[in-house]
Amino acid sequence: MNDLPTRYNPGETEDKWYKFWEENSLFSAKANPAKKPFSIVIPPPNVTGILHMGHALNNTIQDILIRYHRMKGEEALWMPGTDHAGIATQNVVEKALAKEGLKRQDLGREKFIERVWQWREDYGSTIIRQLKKLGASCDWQRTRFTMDEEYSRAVKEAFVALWKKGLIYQDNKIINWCPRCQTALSDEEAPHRDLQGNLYYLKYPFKDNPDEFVVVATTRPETMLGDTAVAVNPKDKRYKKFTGKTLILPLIDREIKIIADSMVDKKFGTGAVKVTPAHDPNDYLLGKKHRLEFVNVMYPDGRMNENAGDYKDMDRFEAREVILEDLKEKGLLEKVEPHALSAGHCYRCHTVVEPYLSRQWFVKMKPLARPAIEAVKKGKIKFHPQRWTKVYLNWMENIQDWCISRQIWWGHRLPLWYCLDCRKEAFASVEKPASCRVCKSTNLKQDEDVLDTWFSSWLWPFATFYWPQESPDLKYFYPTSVLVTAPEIIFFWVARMVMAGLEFRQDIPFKDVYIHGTVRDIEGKKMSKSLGNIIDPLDIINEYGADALRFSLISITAQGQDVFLSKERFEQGRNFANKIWNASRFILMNLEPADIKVDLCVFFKKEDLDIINRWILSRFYSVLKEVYKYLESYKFNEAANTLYGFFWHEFCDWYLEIIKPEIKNKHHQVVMYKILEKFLRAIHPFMPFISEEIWQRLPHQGQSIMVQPRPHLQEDLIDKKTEKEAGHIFSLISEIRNLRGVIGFKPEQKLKAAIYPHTKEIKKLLGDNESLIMNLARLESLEILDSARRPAGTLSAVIRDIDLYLYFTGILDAALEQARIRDKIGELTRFIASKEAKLKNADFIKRAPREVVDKAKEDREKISGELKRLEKMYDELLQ
RNA sequence: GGGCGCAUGGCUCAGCUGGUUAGAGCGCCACACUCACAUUGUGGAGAUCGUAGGUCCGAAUCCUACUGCGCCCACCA
Repeated sequence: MNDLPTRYNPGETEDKWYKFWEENSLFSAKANPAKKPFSIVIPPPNVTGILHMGHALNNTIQDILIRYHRMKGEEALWMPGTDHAGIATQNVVEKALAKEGLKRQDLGREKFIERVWQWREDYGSTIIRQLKKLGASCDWQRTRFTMDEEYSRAVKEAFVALWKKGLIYQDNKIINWCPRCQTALSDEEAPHRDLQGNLYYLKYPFKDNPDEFVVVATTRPETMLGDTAVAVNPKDKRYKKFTGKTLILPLIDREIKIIADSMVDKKFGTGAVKVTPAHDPNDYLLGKKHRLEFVNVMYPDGRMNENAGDYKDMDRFEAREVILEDLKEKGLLEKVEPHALSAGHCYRCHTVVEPYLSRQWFVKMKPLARPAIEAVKKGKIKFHPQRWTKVYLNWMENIQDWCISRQIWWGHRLPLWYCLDCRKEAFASVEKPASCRVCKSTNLKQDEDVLDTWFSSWLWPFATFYWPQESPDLKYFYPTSVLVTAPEIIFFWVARMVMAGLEFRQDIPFKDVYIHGTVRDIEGKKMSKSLGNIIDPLDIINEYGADALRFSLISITAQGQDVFLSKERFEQGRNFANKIWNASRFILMNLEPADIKVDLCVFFKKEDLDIINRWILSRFYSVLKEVYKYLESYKFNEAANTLYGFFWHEFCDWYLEIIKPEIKNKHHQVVMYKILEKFLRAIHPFMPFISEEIWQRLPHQGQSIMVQPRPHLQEDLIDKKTEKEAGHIFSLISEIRNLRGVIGFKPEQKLKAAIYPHTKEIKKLLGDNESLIMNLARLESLEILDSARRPAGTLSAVIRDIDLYLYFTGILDAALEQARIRDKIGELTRFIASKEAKLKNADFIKRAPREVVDKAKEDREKISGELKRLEKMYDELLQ
């Protein structure tokens, strides 16, 4: 036992135990009707992903839940996998190609896809390896990938099912277009970010009077090349007379009409707005309504096209500058004002997206949203914290149709087929059809586009169980128990999974949704590579250990609040692991294995134990009760901190210190062993590695701590009276230590003390525990007085029902001692006064609950007693 | 424009359905390495709980307004 180093070394133990768990298939779960299922599907990280703090937090929470429920005796399945992440992965591979001087077009679609698979082969399991470092107890044999063959099948089935219901349609409308990724995006994929831009006032001359102008204001002057009207509000007196007149669009010399529409805000800009139906969602609506021409002036890559006249081939932002120059030269730029605006940005490459007129495929969402709203409103699905319910419902109730086609190569191709002979409409089919349904031609072609990645992710909770097959696992583990994720993907994923589950499985995908906070740096900024404020979880694991990382993260993650991190925060977890290590080391060094009956659950009659053993058992089970309560209500930080406080400050600081001199006592032996062993099981979900390492060194039964039952809650051992009595003893010891400091006594100098207990019970309690007190307070002698009189040459204090005197052997600074007691008197006086004031208030007596009034009275009596004794001490001091 | 979150000791935060002598970790001060741990121990200092009102016998805790910070949503050209 002495071979244990004085410092816990996580590096050595973590890999060893992870391998052990994996090799013994301890993570695997099977449909088992005898047990209650508990299942979580992992939010599949991108195959391109590398573990960041957000993952670390997200997966630690899931692992705690899984390990806890596994120990609770449920069949706990954590379903792992990765997401093919269409755009993100394609970008990564394209970047790699670029280093070879190649574009994806150089390879062609097939070869490019091969390259992506190759890339995935080489790097795709990075994040899985990292999750293992973290201790994640996923059932890895089940690992799924959203591009697996069976999974692709599920995606196609889902698509065809929606198609058959008429929920999928094609339309030519304004969508979010990323000119860099060159694909359409859904609204969710193009979040708005604030920009500081300008409002440019452009002068458009009248056709019949080129010296007169209508001035329009715009933030995107380059789109003027696509203007096909100018709109004003019909109630706007300034423009009434111009409605119907023709203007000449500068630079392009197109004739455009002034139209009237109530959509126009009279107060904004000049009240006249340029209308670009192909480049702005509002203008698109106006264009439809007023039958305007749709002029697209950009290529898909964001350069200006042949409709842009002389500006052809210029990048959109370059064209903006040149156009402004040209207008200025012609005297058609009236003014420029700074203007804050917001614009959509591609969530993958952060390029400003272009509202772009294009033909895309959409899913009608209203019919899918209806049951998804119901399920949450009826409480079948609950959000934790609750406030996210509103966010979810608000989005669902205002849902827009979902643009699902992407113009990239990596992903699930739309299972849509076109006949190249008769050229009738597309039709959907899971397999390639043998022939055209209309003309029987076999000359068929599949749609070139791929589906939005989220169109496959939304099937995750059941497609991972091989849906549409009705597998036994699907029946057993679906609906899953809880989904753990971050707020930013409620819309992307959570909401859509609910819709998919209800649509395709007629059942909710999960019962609880736990939304945790965002991990930020110490200044509150989101961690990101570009800001350079990343704390790499793997660095922390290497330096402090996975348990330290996990514990530190959890202990500061209050329900759903954002987490502010600096590297120092992880010292807490490291120190705690070290504390557990050393306490265990101490116990192992002193344990008499002969005294330990591992299988004995009830090991003593409570009445046979002394107060200290009864106390620590009571505390342990009180704490355990709370911890279970917190875990069941997703208060992981509370659970972790409760265990921390108990182990460090009660078990180590008090219990182990107290039993140290008599450590070979059989009761102590058994109690300290039992508590350590049970504590390890309780902390295991939080700190899986160190708990296993120590547990294996302790006398134990079973293969691994991770498959042991959680400690049984022995409520009969919770004993508040004992806790209170022990509290008296500890307060007395603390006060003696305090006074020792006051008189500047060195710890090695032994003190003489005298006490006068005011009740028989206390007298007995103190008498019974004399040696304990003398030991911890480092006393030479402890005299129990039979009258409440200050012995000569002493300092004094009142601790509840005890008067305490410390013999002082130097020159006592009387003034100091008087001041100390006077301060204390002041404190008690204020306390009594506040209770007094309450009790004098007739309304308080009348309206407050009985217990509260009684408590106030009791407190007043108790503290008044203490005050009187203190005052007497003070008087005696003066004599 | 709408919605949400947060303001508690020097720092980072707990404090659940209102009744606590307002807690923790880090930091700080003093003392202590013969005794499992200096990634330690003991003791201590330090908070009128953002501001102003209100409800209530009673508010850090509920309500309203305001201020500051952060986030989300939105077709403000």
